[in-house]
Parts: sequence; C-alpha cells; structure tokens
Amino acid sequence: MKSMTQGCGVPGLRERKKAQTREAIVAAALELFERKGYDATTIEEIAEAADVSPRTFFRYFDSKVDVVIGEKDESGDFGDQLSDRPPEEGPVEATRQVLRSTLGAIVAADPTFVRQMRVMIGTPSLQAMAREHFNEHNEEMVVDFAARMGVAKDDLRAHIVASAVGNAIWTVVSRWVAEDGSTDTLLTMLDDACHLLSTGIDQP
Amino acid sequence: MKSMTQGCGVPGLRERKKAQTREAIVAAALELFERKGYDATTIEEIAEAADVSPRTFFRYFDSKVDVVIGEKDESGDFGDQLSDRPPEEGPVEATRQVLRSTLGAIVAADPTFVRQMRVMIGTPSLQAMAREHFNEHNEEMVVDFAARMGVAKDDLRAHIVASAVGNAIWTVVSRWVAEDGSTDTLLTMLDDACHLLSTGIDQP
DNA sequence: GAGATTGTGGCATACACTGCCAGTTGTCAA
DNA sequence: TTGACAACTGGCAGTGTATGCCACAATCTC
Repeated sequence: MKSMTQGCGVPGLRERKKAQTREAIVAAALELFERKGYDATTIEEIAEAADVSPRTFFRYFDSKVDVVIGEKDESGDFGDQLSDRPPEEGPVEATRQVLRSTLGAIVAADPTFVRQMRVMIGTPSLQAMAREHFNEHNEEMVVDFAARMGVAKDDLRAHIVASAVGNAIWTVVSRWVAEDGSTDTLLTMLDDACHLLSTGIDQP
Repeated sequence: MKSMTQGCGVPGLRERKKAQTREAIVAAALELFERKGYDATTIEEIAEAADVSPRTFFRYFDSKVDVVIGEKDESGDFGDQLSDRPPEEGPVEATRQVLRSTLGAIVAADPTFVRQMRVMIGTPSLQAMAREHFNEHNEEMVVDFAARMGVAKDDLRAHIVASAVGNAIWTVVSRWVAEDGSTDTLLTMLDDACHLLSTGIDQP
C-alpha cells in the first residue's frame, strides 16, 4: 500500500519526475529571488517559471519560505553525534567537534545552500525564521548539554548555553556566507566563536 | 502644520480618542488571543470586538503580529545606558547591570507586557519574530561590546557575544514569564545566565 | 460658524494559502 | 497488453492578511 518504488535500485519514472519538478521549482525560485528580491517575487511567477501551476507549487512546499528554509534535518543525526562525544568535553567543545566534521559536508553536499543563505540574509522578513531554522537542533543540544553540565534537562543554564551556541553557529555561518566561501575560513571562524564562549566572554 | 495638540497640558479630544481606540484594539486582541489562540483569531473578530472597522485596525497596527510584538523601544536609551557603564566591566557584566535597573521597570510600567509574552511563547509561528524583537538592541550592543573588548565593530567576536547575550535575555524572560512572575526571580535568573556566559561555559 | 486637517468606513485589489473535484499519467498485476 | 488502482496535476472557489483610494464625518484652528 505504500512503496511502489522498486525497493532498491532505480527510483522509477514517477519519483524521477517529482525530483525533477522540485528542482525546477527551487531553481526558478532562487533565480527570481536573486534577481528581483524575495518579497517582490510571487508564487505565480515562480510557478510560471517552473512550468507548473501555482496549486502544484504548494504540493511541493508548504509555503514560500520553505523554498529557502526548507530541507529539514540537513545534518542527519546531530543529537547522536553529540552524545557520542566524550563526556569530559564541555558543551561548546563537543558541539565544535561535531560541527567541524559536519558543517563542511553540508556545505559541500548541497550546492544551493549558499544561495539560500544569501537570500535569507538579504531579506529582513526572513531573518527571524532563518535564525529559528538554525536552532532546529536546539532541543537535542539542551538534552546533551544538561548531561554534560550535570544539571536537569529543564535547568535554565542548559537552555542558555544551547541558545548561545545555536545562535553563534548562525552568526558564524551567515557572516561566512556574506564575506567568503572557503571551508577553511568557516572552520577558523567557528573555532574563534567557540573559544570565546567556552573560556568566558568577560575574561581577558 | 504639525502639532495641533496644545503643546503642553491636555492632549486634546482627538488624541485621547486615538489612545482610547488603540487600547480597545489591544485589549480586544489579547483577550481573543488568550481565549481562542493567536492563529485562530482573525482581524475581523478583533475589529468587531474593539468596535472599529478592519480597515481602521491596520491604521493602528501594521500587521496582526504588531499587536503582540509592537511597541518599539520599551527601554528607551539602552545603548546610552550601556556606554555609561565603566569600561573595566566586561560586556556581560555591563549588560547585566543595565538590565537590573531596566528590566523591572519595563515589567512594572507595562501591564500588558506579560500577557503579550505569554501569547508569543504559546504561539509557535510567533516565536521567531519574538526572539528577533528581543534582539532589537543588538546593534547597539555590538558597538559597545566591540569597544569593551578592544576590537573593531565588525569583528566576529563582538557579534557572537551580542548574539549570545541577546538570546540569553530572551531565554531568561520567556522562562520567567512561563513559570513565575516576581521580579526577584527574574533578577536571580538573569544573574545565573550572566555568570555562566561571563566566566565561560566549558569551565567547571 | 467657515474652512482646513485628520480619523474612519467601505470598496476594490493583490497575494499567500487551502479544500475540493475532475482529468491525466505512472504503476502493478493478471 | 490491458485494465484497475494509486498518485500527480490543474482549475476553481474561498479564507485571511494587508494596502490604496475615495467619500464622509469628526475634530481643530481661527
């Protein structure tokens, strides 16, 4: 009743067409967003450029922002990777180690990532949601951090730390996208930020 | 051509009516948001309850979220207060000192503040914007923090710190609104959070 | 009170988004 | 190959937010 795709191997014509349509919508949308701005671009224009009906657009994306934000769970099992880090590492250090191996992979795997980020950064009405999207794994962080810090899951401090770390990642990535593009720079910036948080902001 | 209000003293009937209408809209909106939820409440219902036309609603508020988020600049001259703190204080400590004297005043001065916060917290689609609203003074923090840290205004670290502090404030206030209500608790939570950030997250 | 200014309501419109229904296309089994 | 079934698609109607425009009414100034 469920999978009519051939269990393995070739995805089947229907699946391929779907992927194709999705790609067409993303490509058309990003091109328009970059050219005339996110707010000035209508669903109708995207649909027309992608050669589908507006109704179909909403079958692939729940909303206009989803084309830019979309793609949940880019980094798979973030929570698991975090809990695999040795317990003697502090919250910041553990996160930094996970990100060092994850972040580069994400950037490399998804060629539209940087373009999406640029649209997010360049569109004020999107920034709030974009930041929230980067805090997607916040809850997993809270759980792991609480364990590392030896406090309860609902302890204020675990939430403070998760929030600080999550938003630091957003700050780093958004600045990196705006200025540069090399993975080395990204990791250097990440180290900088983590060092600051892990050793204390007010310390000289 | 500008002020037809009597320069001083009595605000004039027109001004009073405007304030009255605005209050009626806020009251009606909050009451409805609390009773049936933010998303399930329409502008039309708010307008009807406040006894104005939907069109007039949009003359007082740019959007539905503005009724909840609105009221820019609750804490007046945050940037000035920050730069008035002695330079030997670190970014976190300086912010904490300013907030200790400011936060209580804000809460006390605006009786609808807590109700608005509760709606924000209880409405997923609002949380992103609410967080952003709390980062309203982010730019001022960046400028002051950069000076305290002896780095340039566009240095990554200044931004990281401002982001960490801003979101810590949001975390503290939102948890405080959800659990308690006394000013003492608020200040204790603030101290906790600041201590963590100022001395270093990964330090035991 | 006369005239200028400003607040208000109603109307038309644009855009995001959803439910519904009919028509087409891909899939699987006989 | 063919026919039944499921999934994809487009069009239409409708809701809700938000904006521009115009006429009318209330307030303010003189």
